[in-house]
Amino acid sequence: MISVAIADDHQLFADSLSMGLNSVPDIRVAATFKDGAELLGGLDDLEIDVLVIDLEMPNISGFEVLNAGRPLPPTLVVTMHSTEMQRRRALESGAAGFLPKSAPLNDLAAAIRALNAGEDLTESTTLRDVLRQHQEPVYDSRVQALTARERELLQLLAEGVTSTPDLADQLFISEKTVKNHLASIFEKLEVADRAQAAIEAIRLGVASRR
Amino acid sequence: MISVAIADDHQLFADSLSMGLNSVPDIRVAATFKDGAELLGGLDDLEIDVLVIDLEMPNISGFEVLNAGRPLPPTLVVTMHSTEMQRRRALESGAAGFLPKSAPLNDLAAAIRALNAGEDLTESTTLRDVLRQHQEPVYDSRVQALTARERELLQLLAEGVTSTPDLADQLFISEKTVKNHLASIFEKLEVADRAQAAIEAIRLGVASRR
DNA sequence: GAGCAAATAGGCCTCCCGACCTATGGTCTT
DNA sequence: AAGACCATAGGTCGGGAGGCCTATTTGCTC
Repeated sequence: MISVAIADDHQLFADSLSMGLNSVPDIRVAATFKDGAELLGGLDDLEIDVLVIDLEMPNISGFEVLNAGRPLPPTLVVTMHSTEMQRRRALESGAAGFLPKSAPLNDLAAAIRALNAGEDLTESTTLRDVLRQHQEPVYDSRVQALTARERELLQLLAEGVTSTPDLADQLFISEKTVKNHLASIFEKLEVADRAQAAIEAIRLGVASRR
Repeated sequence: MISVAIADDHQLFADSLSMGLNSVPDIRVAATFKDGAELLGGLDDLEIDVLVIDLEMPNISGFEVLNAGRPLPPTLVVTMHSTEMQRRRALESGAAGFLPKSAPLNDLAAAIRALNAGEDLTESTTLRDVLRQHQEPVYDSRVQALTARERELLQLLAEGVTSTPDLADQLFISEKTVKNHLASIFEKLEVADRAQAAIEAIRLGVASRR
């Protein structure tokens, strides 16, 4: 789970981005700040893996945060006015990456994963490649333990197919096999019954996202 | 359920806002567009209750959308550069409301609810009052039918307390009463068992949002 | 080709879940 | 005072859920 902090003076953007990123299985937004001052004040109390900041902010701007001489987590600059000059200035100030607000959410998630993994996003030539390599969410270890078939079953379960006969029908297997898979899922997810399994599946992002 | 469409050229914002609003129980984002042309092209195929648009967009701007002479759903203008002049121009062009991007997400949700209810958001003097009146999400009718006690139980259920004895313990009632409440919940939510009830509770936003 | 994990299937058994009904005290509204 | 709704509690009962074991086939890895 990657812990992220966001600083942006447009609260609608910060709130939404927080919600958006929280709906990504392996990313959690720990805090949002509405200017650089708040950010520098509140950062010490949190364990932040990756920082996402806007450049244009009142009080203390993104540039000033980067140049404050403080040790910061890998910092991704996300900005509206995406010019080459701003990009260069941000990277020179110590930003680990630079994305325009016109980028899709998936790219932001990928960039956060890349920074968390210690990758370098300052080279615009390799940016697209690096992002592509981090498209896939890194699931919780308990989810990783699940087999493909178990995941299929769990997905159906989380969609509301809860009875053994129905699951058997939709997976074209016997009820016995359904129960076997379920037992295995319960053990791996450390839950007691199918209701808890469904809840965990949703929480961990195994269920399909529409 | 209020159906919303978003138009904003900053995809990160549009994607995030979409996620953010979808996590509000009574609002669903049906589509996002990245400029006015896309919006005008795709709007006819959808039943949109409220439109959320940015003013600054390539191709066809927010102003041009409003002035296109088309019948539009109640339209909320959300903008970065919130000046009085822009506000006046937007409202004169037919916008039903105007919010800066520095507003919190709750206010946007409230504004959408207000517009959907036919309220007028053009008067800045009464804006705050109207928003306050629409703070609370309008739950699905099935959720409205639930009693307070049933909701308590459902909340516990959605948090993973699935066994009858555990539920009885935490609610300080007998197992019999738990089963009675559950039966009533099943009927009102039109589900068959506690797994489906938990899933619906999460989907409908009954479970606490942390 | 030996070994291992996964997907499939079955048996058996206990206990809990969900369905259906009755009942009582409390709090409203009419 | 009557009626309606809610929270509470109990009984019964059949079927399904979950625990525990065994077993076969397939496919991958060493």
